[in-house]
Amino acid sequence: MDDPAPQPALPCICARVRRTARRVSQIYDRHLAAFGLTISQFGILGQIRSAGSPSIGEMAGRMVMDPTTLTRSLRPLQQRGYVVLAADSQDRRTRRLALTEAGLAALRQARPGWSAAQDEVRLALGEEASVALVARLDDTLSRLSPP
Amino acid sequence: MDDPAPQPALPCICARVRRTARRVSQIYDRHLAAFGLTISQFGILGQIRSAGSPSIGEMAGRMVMDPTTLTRSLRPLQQRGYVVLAADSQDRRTRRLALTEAGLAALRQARPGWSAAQDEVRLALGEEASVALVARLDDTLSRLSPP
DNA sequence: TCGACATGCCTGCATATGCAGCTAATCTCG
DNA sequence: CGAGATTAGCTGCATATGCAGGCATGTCGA
Repeated sequence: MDDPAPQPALPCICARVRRTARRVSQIYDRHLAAFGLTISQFGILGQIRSAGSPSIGEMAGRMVMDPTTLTRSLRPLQQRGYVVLAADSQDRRTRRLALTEAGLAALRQARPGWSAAQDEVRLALGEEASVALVARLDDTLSRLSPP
Repeated sequence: MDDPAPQPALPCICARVRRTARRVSQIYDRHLAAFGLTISQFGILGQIRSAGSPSIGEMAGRMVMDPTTLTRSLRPLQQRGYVVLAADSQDRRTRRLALTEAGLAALRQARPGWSAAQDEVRLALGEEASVALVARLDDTLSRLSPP
């Protein structure tokens, strides 16, 4: 509709990002479904591995998500024995995450699914646009860092 | 970790898009909370208005979301009396959406919240980057259109 | 030492997301 | 007209998302 803002009209940035996230997530989820993981779960497992033994808060910060969201997302992964939480010996408030052998195996087995999804998107976008998209998103995120 | 793919390493596109969507959504939700709407709800109301009396399926297509997601997202808006669904007179399978007066009023009242969020993001990114981001996302979405 | 504040995580609540599978309505074609 | 295919939407299930508020732990100054 009308746009009384002082600047020229610009469509809702949030709607664009969310729509794109939905579409892209659907592609990854479809490829990962055969391995029993969502892209969210695959990402969590990968982050735990690459981060060592992060706390809930550290992980949430890395993944730009609310700690409560991460807490709940971990539940199905714990139930399947992919992830364990243990209180930190120095600070008993902190709970540190760790991958189990089963979690590491699930991550490795699902990697072809992730690759297939990533390739599908890269093929559809083209290499140049793929790189440009990632760069643009990284730049956006860094400029929207928490105040 | 290692990247055995034939192409050069590229981080997970999906993770980037999702993180950005979370961060951006948080900003919009924070500004809209005072008006009792989420950015999702604000977007739905806006789409209904600009689309006339769309069906569930048409709306879902526009918003790049699953029809079932839209069905459930409409529930709280119906309960508050912002939206009504009525069977199409031509095809009784189809249910058409319409804004009520209350829904239109809520949308209008919440617009300053949306503008504040949009301005916050535009200011943080800068005009050039904002326009480039939207263009990049639009391009991405169009290339990932359903097969 | 102990009270005030800060920190890390959790639960309760509400909404968001989509797949599988279902029902109802419509369409197609013999 | 009637059987089968198609279409539109819904419910059950499971996960994803984050805010408010609470509990336990830790820190620091009086």
